[in-house]
Amino acid sequence: MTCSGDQLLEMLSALANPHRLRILATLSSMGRTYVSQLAREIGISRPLLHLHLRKLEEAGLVTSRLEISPDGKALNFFEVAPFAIELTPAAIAEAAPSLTATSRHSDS
Amino acid sequence: MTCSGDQLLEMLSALANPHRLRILATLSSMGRTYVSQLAREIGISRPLLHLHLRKLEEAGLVTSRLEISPDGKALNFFEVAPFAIELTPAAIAEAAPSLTATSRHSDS
DNA sequence: CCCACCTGTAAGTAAAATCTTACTGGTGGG
DNA sequence: CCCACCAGTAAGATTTTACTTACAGGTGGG
Repeated sequence: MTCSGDQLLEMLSALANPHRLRILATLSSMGRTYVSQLAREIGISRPLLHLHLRKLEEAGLVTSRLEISPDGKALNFFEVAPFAIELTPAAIAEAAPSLTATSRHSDS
Repeated sequence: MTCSGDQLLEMLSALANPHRLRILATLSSMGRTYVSQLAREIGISRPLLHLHLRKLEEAGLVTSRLEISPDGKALNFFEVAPFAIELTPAAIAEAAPSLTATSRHSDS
């Protein structure tokens, strides 16, 4: 799996957080779940979980789908995306050149 | 390569930064170099590079060795460690349970 | 109508990461 | 002695990230 430097960086940033690692681990073990249930399972507040899920989804590591349960409740189900990132010096050397500047002062 | 959740998190945190990715890429391409030379190559200040190198070394992604050049200067050479991290949902599910709390209020 | 679920988001604060500037100290050579 | 290299570190400003609290709105059912 070869991806752009920026995309790699976005995934790494999404993964570099204990809560988000736990979220992925839980989703990987339990399979699909909806937000409130996942918040209870992990033991963090819903707004906080929502924040982390958004970051994970933007990085393409999880996917969501809104579904209507039999009793009419709108549930937002999340599941892990089947990613596989190989992190080696060579892979990083290949991806790094395509990193955009992203500096806020100057890049002369 | 199986490692503890905390160790994985430390590596991911070290990798989740454009400068540090570039540092690893440069070291991987050029081979061993000393700090000042690397700073010139990448185009960042020495103190800043020193900061990033410290983080990379703490995570075990680079190694350093102080050497004396023929003309008597003390040069601190860095090189990439031969790491290989496989990032998949399953690998994360395996590592996550060994994450330490790291919460500052309560985890009841 | 109110309660129990579900969803999302905005505002404000607390904490951590990042970066610059400035300082300290070593060596060799003009 | 001063200049050109090399090294490291510490203080302070800025930016990002993380988190809490509070709000707004949907459904079904007692």
